[in-house]
Amino acid sequence: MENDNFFERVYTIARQIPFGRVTSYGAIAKALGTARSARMVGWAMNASHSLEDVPAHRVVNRKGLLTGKLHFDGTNLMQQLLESEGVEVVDNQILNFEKHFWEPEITQ
DNA sequence: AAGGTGACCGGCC
DNA sequence: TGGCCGGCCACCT
Repeated sequence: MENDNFFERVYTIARQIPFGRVTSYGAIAKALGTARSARMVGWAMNASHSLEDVPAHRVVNRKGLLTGKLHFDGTNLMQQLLESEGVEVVDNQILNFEKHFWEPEITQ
């Protein structure tokens, strides 16, 4: 369960997400150079549970839906965090997703 | 070693 | 955006 390079890379991107911003798994995958494996990003986030520096609550799917909310705490914690950052969330969906969307930088 | 899984994405209706 | 299907890649048992 040590940090693998692949996971660490995803975490690095997630940590780069600014306050009050959100991004999608696909965007992170693309930043990693593997846009096709957006699933892997979600998998990496799953392992991020052990970490604290990974704001997984800022990572949502392409539709702006808090799909991972169920994985967070089993509650609306994810939504609470986003709203706390100024992101409007209703029914597990981010309002003005495009406005809050932030594209991760390419980390080679 | 092989199969199953998954917090997805894109295309189509 | 909504729902369904196929593809994709790494991790787990």
